[in-house]
Amino acid sequence: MTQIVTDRKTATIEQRAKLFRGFADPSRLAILGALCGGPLVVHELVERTELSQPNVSNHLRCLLDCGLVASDRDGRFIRYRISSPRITALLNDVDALLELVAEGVEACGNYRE
Amino acid sequence: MTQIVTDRKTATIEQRAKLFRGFADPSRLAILGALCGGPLVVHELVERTELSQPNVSNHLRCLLDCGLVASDRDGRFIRYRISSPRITALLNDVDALLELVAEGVEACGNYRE
DNA sequence: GCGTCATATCATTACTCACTGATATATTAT
DNA sequence: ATAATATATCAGTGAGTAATGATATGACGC
Repeated sequence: MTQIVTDRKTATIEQRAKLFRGFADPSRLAILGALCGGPLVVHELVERTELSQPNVSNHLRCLLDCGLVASDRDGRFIRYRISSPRITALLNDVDALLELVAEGVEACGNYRE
Repeated sequence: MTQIVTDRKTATIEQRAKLFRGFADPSRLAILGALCGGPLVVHELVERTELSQPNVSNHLRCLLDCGLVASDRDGRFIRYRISSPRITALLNDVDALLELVAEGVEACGNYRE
C-alpha cells in the first residue's frame, strides 16, 4: 500500500522535474520571453534571440511537444505562441522569487561554475 | 545603447535559468517537497526521500547557497526549512501548469529518454 | 579523553544534453 | 519545373553535473 503511494508521488516529482527542465535553459527562456510579447515566426525568434536557426527549431520542437508553446501555419511561415497564460504567470513568479534570492543564486557555485 | 540593454536582459535570463535548474532535479524537488510539510533535520530527509546521506547534504548545500532553504542548528541536528512561502507558491503553480501539459511533458522525448 | 551520532566534503565516474553543420522538407513565386 | 525562402531533422561533439564511496568535521554523553 505504502509502496503504491510512494510510486505515485515519485512519478509526479519526475514530471515536475521534467517540466522545470523545460524552463531551465537560457535559450528556451529567451524564446519564451520573446513570445511573451506576442506570437512570432521562427526567423523573428532567430533574430531576437541571436541563436542559430537549427538551435531555435530544436528548442521549439521541445517546447511544442511539451505543450508550452503552440504553432499555426501562416503561408510559408510558422507562427509560435505561448500556449497558456499560466506560463507567463510562472515566469513572473520566478522573477518575483528571484528578487529575494538573486544574490544567493548568483553566488551558488556548487553546481555550475 | 541597445547593446547595454541586451546585456542586461541576457544576464537576467541566465539568473532565471540558474534558478530553474535549482528546481529541475528530482532529488532537490523531493527535498523541497518534504520540507513543504514543515522543517526537518537531515536524517529525516534521508529517510523520507530515500536518497543517500551525502547526496542529501550535497543538494542541501546547493539549496542553502541559492537561498531556497534556511537552516538552524538544534543540538547536533541541523534543521532545514523552506526559506520563503514564494517557493511553495511556485511549486503549486507548477503543479497547476502540469495539469494542462502533463501529457505533453511526459511524451516529449526530444531531450531525455 | 574516547566513542558515537549527525552532517559535510570531495574526487571519481557515468550520464545527459545543448550546440553545430550539413541536409531535408515544405511553401510560394517565376 | 526551378529557384528561393522558411523551417525541420539529425549525427556528432563537447561541456556540465548528479550519484557514489570514502573520509572529514562537529557535537554530545560517558
